[in-house]
Amino acid sequence: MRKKNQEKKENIKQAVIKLILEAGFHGASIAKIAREAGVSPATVYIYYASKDDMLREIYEEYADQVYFYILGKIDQNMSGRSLIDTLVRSYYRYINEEERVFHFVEQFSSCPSLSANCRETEGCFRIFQFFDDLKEKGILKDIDNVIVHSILFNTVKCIRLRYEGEQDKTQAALEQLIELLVETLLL
Amino acid sequence: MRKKNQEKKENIKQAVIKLILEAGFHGASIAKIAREAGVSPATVYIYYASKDDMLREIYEEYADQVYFYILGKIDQNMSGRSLIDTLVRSYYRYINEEERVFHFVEQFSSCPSLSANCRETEGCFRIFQFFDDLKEKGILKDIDNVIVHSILFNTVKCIRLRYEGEQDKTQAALEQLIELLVETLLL
Amino acid sequence: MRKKNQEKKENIKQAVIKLILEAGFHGASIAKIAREAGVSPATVYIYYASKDDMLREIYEEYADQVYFYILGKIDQNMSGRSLIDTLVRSYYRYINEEERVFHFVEQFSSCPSLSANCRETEGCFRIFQFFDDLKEKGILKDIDNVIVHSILFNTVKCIRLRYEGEQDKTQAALEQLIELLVETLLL
Amino acid sequence: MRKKNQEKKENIKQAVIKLILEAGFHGASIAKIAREAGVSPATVYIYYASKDDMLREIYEEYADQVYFYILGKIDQNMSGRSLIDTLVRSYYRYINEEERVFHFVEQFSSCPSLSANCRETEGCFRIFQFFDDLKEKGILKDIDNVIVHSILFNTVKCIRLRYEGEQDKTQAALEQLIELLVETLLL
DNA sequence: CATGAATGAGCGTTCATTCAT
DNA sequence: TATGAATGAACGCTCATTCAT
Repeated sequence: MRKKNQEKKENIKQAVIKLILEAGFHGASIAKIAREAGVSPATVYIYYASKDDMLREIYEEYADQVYFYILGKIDQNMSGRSLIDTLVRSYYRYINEEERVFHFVEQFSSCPSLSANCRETEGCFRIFQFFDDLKEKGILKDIDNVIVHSILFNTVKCIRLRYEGEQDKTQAALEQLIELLVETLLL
Repeated sequence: MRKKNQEKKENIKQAVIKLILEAGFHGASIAKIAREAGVSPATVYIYYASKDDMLREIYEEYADQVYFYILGKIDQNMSGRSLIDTLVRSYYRYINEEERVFHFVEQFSSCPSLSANCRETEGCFRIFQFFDDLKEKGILKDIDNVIVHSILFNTVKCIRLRYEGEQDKTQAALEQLIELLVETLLL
Repeated sequence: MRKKNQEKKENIKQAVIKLILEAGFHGASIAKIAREAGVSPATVYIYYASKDDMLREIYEEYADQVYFYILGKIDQNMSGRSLIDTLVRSYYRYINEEERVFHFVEQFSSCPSLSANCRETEGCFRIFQFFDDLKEKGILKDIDNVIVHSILFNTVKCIRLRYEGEQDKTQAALEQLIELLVETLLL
Repeated sequence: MRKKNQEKKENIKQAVIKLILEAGFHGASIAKIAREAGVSPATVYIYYASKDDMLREIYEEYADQVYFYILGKIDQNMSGRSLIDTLVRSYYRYINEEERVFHFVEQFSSCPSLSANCRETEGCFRIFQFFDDLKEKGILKDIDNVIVHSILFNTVKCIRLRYEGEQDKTQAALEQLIELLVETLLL
């Protein structure tokens, strides 16, 4: 017998992410995904039970990634300002480096009929824990994690989307944002 | 007959919004939309050139709505604090009152392959103008509008989605948010 | 709007019967049926809700036909012998004249997973009533209708299938059968 | 190892029969058969050249079985009445005992596109020979074997199918049938 | 011998759209 | 204007079969 070829599965994942980025969920049919991945449509069903399962599994795999990426950049001894700076800039860097994955996750999570059945992500839990630690250490003000999270990351996301390609504007906005967050969030 | 026509078109719009809320874009086929709206599939093509056109047109009509709603609640003589309070609470109220429209717009705008071809919305332009006015009047700090917008509204949206149904938590978070924004945004 | 074209529906029915006769249920796919009927696959679904529905509906339409055909040949004043002769020979004639329909019905009814959901046929009810009448009139012995039915018709069917094409053998067997049934069934 | 092979082949056969009984030919794909039999799809092709071959081979193996079963119940010294009684009742018993096999054979043989290529069964030949013997011995009337066969067995089959589960009706019908056949078939 | 992976072709069905009235 | 009929293309998925081990 042949071993399951994990390269094939990876090709399928990348094909899904690429096609959804280019043409939305609507443009990512099994046939197109298979063609892009260089496999037969039937092969997709060796690795995933259904298209929904496939999308969910891929989503759950990547939904966390950004948070682990960010937390990996954090150093225990960082000052408050450094922390804010790192959180903001590494989030921004992640969007740039993993653009396709980022957009896939965004689209997926904004579609209730898709993400409804997905388990709450581990990564989000971790970042909230991280916020709680900072509060205990007297670095972060006692603000609802949902607010902290949105102010930190959604804002970066908006800047990145609005000023796409405009390096100067983006950098200026990020710097202003960091300054603002330092004053707002830190004790 | 002018009346009847517009009634049919309105039925189609509402059908689109309802179906997309219930089942996502995937669940909103022309046939289903027509059935829901009580018209023939062919009738849809009297009012819209294609499905893409239809979605775009409906999106562009509603994408603005939230901003006009909010701006309608603003009074010229409000203090800075009142302004923040009103902006936050009326945005929250809009989500509740126009849940279906809100979700439709959200889903649509998070899908690049759909919203890419849509014109920049009038409403967003107006709210940015409004921010500029406040800055001129010395009420608002000189912060990038993209940041102001995101901090004000995305945060409310996140609170609303996270604490869905939990009235107490939602209200507490909104109050904390207002307090935080007053300090952060106002001069 | 266009009127539903009953000719198309008839073409579909005939295509189903033809294909199933030639290649069994296995060989009668929607695509082949549509091609044979000169319509688009999608058109089939205008006339039938699903393939199962289609087969069932066509079956229910034709399952009765043989009985109405036979009963149409019966005359009230016939003697017992004439009745047997007519029943046997008209059943045989029906198989020959409506060979395709006959085989379709046979195949369908012998497949439990298909015919399980079909309503008991009107035609079979009528023929049983006819047997009851003959018993009341003192023409037919008091034998279970299921037995009468099987002895009369299944036997003809077996003769026809076994001696296919062999006219002499078939006719001889039918005559012998009639003689035998006259003695066995009549008072 | 000879033993193991045959065990696998037997598992496959039983799986085919089970699945066809439960869901018809349509529900018996190679994948499902293999799963049910506890082997790999590829293994099926070690024992059979193709799916059609497999079905035909299994059919040919079991098509005879009922006749050998019946003939095994016959005793040389039986009276005419005993013979009829035994033939009818053992056919009925076979249907009950080997329900799955019986239905498989029934379905298969009623589908011309499947059974067309099957060789005439040995078992049927034997039973016809048996009838011929009885005629020579002056027990059975000189009636066409096709007629004898149908009257004897198809009738039992119809009774069994019609009165499924209704023990009293079934037994009464069988007794009436035996009485009728004694008069009709015996000299 | 036996396997699970792999496949192109085909399945039943629905799609967005157009046709004829 | 408005319709239900009609369609070719595409959908997600399963098929019988073969491949590589």
